[in-house]
Amino acid sequence: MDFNDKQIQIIETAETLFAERGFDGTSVRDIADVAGVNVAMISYYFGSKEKLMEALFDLRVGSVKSRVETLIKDDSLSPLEKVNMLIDEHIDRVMQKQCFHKIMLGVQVTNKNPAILKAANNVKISTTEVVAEMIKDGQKKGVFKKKIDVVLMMNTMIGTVSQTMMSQLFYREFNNQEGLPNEEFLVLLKRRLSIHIKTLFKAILTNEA
Amino acid sequence: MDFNDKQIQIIETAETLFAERGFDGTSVRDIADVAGVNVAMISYYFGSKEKLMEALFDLRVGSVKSRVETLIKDDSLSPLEKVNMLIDEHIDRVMQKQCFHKIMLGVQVTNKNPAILKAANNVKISTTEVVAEMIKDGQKKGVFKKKIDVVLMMNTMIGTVSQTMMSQLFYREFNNQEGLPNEEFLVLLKRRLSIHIKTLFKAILTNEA
Amino acid sequence: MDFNDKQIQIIETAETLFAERGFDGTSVRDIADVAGVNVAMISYYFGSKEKLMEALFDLRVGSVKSRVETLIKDDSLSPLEKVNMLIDEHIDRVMQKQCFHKIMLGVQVTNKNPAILKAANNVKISTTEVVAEMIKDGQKKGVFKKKIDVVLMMNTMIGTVSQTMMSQLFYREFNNQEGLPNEEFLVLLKRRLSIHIKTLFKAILTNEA
Amino acid sequence: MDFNDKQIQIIETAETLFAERGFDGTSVRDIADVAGVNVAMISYYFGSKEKLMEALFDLRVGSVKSRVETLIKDDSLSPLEKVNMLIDEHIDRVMQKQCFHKIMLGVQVTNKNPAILKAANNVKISTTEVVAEMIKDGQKKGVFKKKIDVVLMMNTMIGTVSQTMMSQLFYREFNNQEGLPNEEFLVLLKRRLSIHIKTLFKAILTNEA
DNA sequence: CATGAATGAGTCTTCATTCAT
DNA sequence: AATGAATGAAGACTCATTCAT
Repeated sequence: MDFNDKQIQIIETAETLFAERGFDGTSVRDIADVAGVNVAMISYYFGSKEKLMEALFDLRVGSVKSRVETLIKDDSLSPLEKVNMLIDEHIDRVMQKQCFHKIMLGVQVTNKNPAILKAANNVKISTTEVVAEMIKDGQKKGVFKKKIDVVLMMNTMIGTVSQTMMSQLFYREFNNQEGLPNEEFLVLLKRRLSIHIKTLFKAILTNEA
Repeated sequence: MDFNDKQIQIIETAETLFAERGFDGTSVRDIADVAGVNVAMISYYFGSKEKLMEALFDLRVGSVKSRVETLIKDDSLSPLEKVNMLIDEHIDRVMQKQCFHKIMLGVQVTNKNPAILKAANNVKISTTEVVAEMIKDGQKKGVFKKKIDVVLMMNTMIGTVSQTMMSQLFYREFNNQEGLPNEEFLVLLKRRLSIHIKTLFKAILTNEA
Repeated sequence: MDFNDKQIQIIETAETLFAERGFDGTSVRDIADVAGVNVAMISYYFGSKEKLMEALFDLRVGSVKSRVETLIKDDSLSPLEKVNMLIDEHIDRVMQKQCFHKIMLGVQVTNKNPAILKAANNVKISTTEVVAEMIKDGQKKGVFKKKIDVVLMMNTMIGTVSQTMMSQLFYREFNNQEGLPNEEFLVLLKRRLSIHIKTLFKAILTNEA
Repeated sequence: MDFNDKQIQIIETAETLFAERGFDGTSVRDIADVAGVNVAMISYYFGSKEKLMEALFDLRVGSVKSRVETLIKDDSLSPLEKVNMLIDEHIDRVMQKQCFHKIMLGVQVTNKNPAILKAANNVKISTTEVVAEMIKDGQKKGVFKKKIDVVLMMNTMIGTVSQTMMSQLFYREFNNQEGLPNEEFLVLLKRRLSIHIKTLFKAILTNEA
């Protein structure tokens, strides 16, 4: 689980290429060439292309679960504040690791990499369970509605962010923001996305207008 | 654009396999074997694997735009009714063509198949434009809010449906519906998804509680 | 089981090379180069290097069992005549297919190619059973001794021929026959080997001096 | 010619693996792993895989020639007794070093390792010469026949033992001795093999019935 | 003295595509 | 119009060996 510099270099190169071309669309030679290392080194360090993918997953996923869990336990926050923080946390994570996120989408689409698919599912399951608990808490406190479909709610958050991330260029074109520097655009997009999802969640979670 | 029986047979086999294993994860020999045709026939009919993918796209996409456009022009419907119909239409289309939808997701994820990516984007652009017009109409009529981010709204619809479709099994597990026959489950899921998105859209479009 | 010309060409090339360098010591590229065909053709025709080996086995082994069986059923021959014919038959077969014989020795030595090893064993088993029957018949007729270890007897025949075949050069050197043309030498060797083994067998089978 | 403990450990591991999988079927990494040493150590100690094989040969062959020679010079034994001792010596050596024997068979089969093949031949040559002398002595003393093909005789001994060793399992099956513990079976097999070959040799060497 | 890190050459196999028929 | 035969290029991976430490 702890990789040396050269391993991390390979993993990060693989991350970029897998995101750009897909797992099957990327050859180990591609990765080796871009990373500036010998082809044999990938097998040497990771055993196989598949295992390299798993290493990438291990490196990137690591702390997700625990961060969500600690968030939930914070008693100084109201249920809605917690939900809003969950949203921002998710947006941040996806935006910061766009490549990795694209790869995970790809994993979900194809049935390949079963080991990773399973691991990714486990992350989703535990996250959803924690969120469900959080919502139950809000319901107990009377601030959330009675009937809430947690999975669909999560799907909306995850799906909206994914979709937005994948079609950034289109968002830019459609809203005539092509002049804006990318950095600024991303900040803007993040803010809007955050507000958008929070609005949606408020509507399905609370009784307020 | 008009394919003979054998061509359609090949395209539909390709659709299933591309959805299951991804474009790069599927070999033309796989397709030929499953479709029960000669390997050379794929090159013969479509020129290349890439072109076969484009043919699949042409066959499946065809009528989307026109259906949305006619929907919009129907003066007997209120703006909100139109939006709701748009939602149901989208859910139906995705659910009916799950395989194709998965493939399109894959196309968006990887940068491969630029021709198709462009075509898919065109569909999204024109659909969004039509929807934007529809919303403007609603705003003119005073039933919709002033400030509406159409693209994010569309992303929510598309993203929620995609995400839900991709993780059906998880939805089933989490809601303890494993005993339900698949057909019944899909009907249930569709109804819930429809209500869910309509609720979301109502919240961001109208001023009603 | 019936191969076309090109397949036979490949099989025979493989036979020579496997015999010269061993199975693992021969690359498919070697075979393809020597046979003057494309490397891919070996996988194309046989599926794999392993399967090529099996094809070689099928091609060469084919009729062994049946020939021995028909020999045994010939009522015009005395038991000892049958044994002698068996010896000559074996010597002829090994000498004619020296390469194949070397390969089979290699298969027995290493535990690789389990499928072929099993098939080869089956040939040995059924041959031994037939010979055992033949010997029982000789015993019933009173021309053979009571106590005969059929397996050791067969091992002597097979082992002596193998050993002689593998060390032909040494035989030649030791007996100062280096001047003899190879063809003539082989005829001589065969004759001597035949007499040698027949003498041995007579000693363990019969009571004659 | 004198190896330290670690070298012997490597050599003996190589012996086992070469016997099991053949020279080309065994990688230096396999050897290193099983021997519990570093991969580089094999090149470091022996220079190459090939040279390791030669070291194995040197370690195992060493004393063969001398033992046969001293046997021959023992004047207290009759020629036939000497031959019989030669047989038992050979059986013992092969049975005790089955692995090494298998490897030597493999070396004879393939043309690889020319250095070893030559060395192995030298052993055979000198042994045969010594035996030939011994037989000449027996002929002089009038106890052996005039015309004896020493090489074929040696081939019978070597070949029968090899063949029997390689197909132990078959011998066991065919003679319904599967229940017997392996140790006991080997003792039995050795005794029978000894008697078998002595009988054969007596028949070709002497005039007795 | 001994070894972990590294690699170029090589392994077998699969690929999409072509072409003569 | 349709296809069996064929292939060059590329795929992932393993090899024995080297070298700085």
